[in-house]
Amino acid sequence: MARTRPLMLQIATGDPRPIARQIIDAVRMQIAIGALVHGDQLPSVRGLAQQLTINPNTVARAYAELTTEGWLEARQGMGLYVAARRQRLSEGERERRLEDAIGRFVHDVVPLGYPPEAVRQRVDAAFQNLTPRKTA
Amino acid sequence: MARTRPLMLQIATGDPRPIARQIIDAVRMQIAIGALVHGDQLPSVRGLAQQLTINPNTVARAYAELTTEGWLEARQGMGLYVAARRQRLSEGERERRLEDAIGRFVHDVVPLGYPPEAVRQRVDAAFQNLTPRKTA
Amino acid sequence: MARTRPLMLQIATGDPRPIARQIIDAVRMQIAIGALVHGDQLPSVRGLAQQLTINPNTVARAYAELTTEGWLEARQGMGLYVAARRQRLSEGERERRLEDAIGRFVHDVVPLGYPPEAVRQRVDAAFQNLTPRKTA
Amino acid sequence: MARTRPLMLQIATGDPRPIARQIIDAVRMQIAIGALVHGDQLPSVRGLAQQLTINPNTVARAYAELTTEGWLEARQGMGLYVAARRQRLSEGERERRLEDAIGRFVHDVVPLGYPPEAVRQRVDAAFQNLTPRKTA
DNA sequence: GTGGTCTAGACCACA
DNA sequence: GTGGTCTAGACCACG
Repeated sequence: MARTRPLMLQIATGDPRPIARQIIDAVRMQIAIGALVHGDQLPSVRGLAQQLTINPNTVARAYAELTTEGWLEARQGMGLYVAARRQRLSEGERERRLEDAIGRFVHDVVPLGYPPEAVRQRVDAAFQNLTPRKTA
Repeated sequence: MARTRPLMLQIATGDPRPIARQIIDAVRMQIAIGALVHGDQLPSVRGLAQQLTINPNTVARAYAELTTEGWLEARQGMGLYVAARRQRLSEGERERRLEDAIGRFVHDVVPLGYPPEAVRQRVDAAFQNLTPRKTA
Repeated sequence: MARTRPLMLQIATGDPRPIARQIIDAVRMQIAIGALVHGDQLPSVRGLAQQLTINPNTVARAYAELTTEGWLEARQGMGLYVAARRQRLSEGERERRLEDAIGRFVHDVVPLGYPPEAVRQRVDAAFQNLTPRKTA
Repeated sequence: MARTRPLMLQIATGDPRPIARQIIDAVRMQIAIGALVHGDQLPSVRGLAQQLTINPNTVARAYAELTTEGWLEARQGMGLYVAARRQRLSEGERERRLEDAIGRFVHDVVPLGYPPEAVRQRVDAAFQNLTPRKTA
């Protein structure tokens, strides 16, 4: 079940998000959709940095945030591993974040003038695309 | 149809977005949902700045961006008015922004662990809530 | 209610905790006991760094973690402020952390051979010392 | 009274503490609560390492620290044994460690927002649970 | 002035 | 080899 994988992720230079944020989002997403599961080992800080040709510090910062958020856990001298799945946020906080995300989305999309139905279909498609496996 | 309105918008101190961005978003949204229509006059830079107790520079920058984007138009010496509805973005740009928004939304929402169906319902509700007039 | 304060905190060189962690703990504690409340402004990154004669990056990292954890919020170009109090962690996570802390404490203290009653008194005293105000 | 025991301890992969530290803590705790008493023999370095599937060096380091701290004593060619109970730390050192532990505990617990009374009860319960024999 | 991010290079503890 | 931390110095966006 636990394994080591190359963690396919790519950093887009055109992406306005900071590099560390892109890494965080990518890892979080991989875990959320079940592509990374409890016990999987992540690429080493130095390894991933070299692969992405970025500074190791940047990777370390991303990993640190993922660790404090509880997605990853460090085993001394042995690397970083995906932590056990658990509900970390309170129901209120979770709800608040969903509200935020929806608000931001509506903000971004409404001025584009697409009919709501079209938007809905696109969102549905996006969700289905990223769950080849069961979200577990 | 054309009128002057106080432009109800409020700046949230807790909001992480820059103030100028908040103004831009708010105005764009008001126009998108039909709360502001072609010919409506906007509050003056100084007036809005005073009302929100922020720097006039910030308001000016927001108005400038809205003008370049084609949402507003200046009538020399008479202030700023909502511009005529027209295709403000190229089809490619519009499509790209929709893609971006959906990508960001999925990124934000998936790690929260809500079932996709629940998310869809919430999005639908959000869209319906803000369209007293037809969004089209 | 909201105010700016010098934020009295001192970094102990003998302390085994990393400097950034000491800052995080101190701020979190100040907020927890009500010495810092919603809306209070924190010392600037550069200011605090100079006051403590440490690198601004270190302060920035501490502040960044406090922000992602939801204790602080940034207002663009205006500094960092204490965020509104809210329950961020799920009940399960909160309970888990309490368990952890107690386990660690017992681990540390039992081998010292103090009678439990003495330990209890010292803990009580420690709690009372840091709540001159109501914990709200 | 003296006997050889398998020393039931388990290394938790998720535990952020270094493995050696986990061993040290566990042994110290076993002695503190009287599960290991003066004269008991400890598992051999190689034996424990094999049982836990960890590096023998790690076990050796843990045993070395326990020996310097006075918890264990080596009998040449016969292995390691629990040392006689005696005051292993100076009074000042003992007091300092208690202070540290309490400080760390308060730091960890206060931001969780539990009422002090609840914390006290939980601490009391934790102490009682691990003292089948008198701790004194 | 404010915070946010990244690079570069160093040192530490751990296995 | 692994991650963790700090310093130093640079550039950006924002107000």
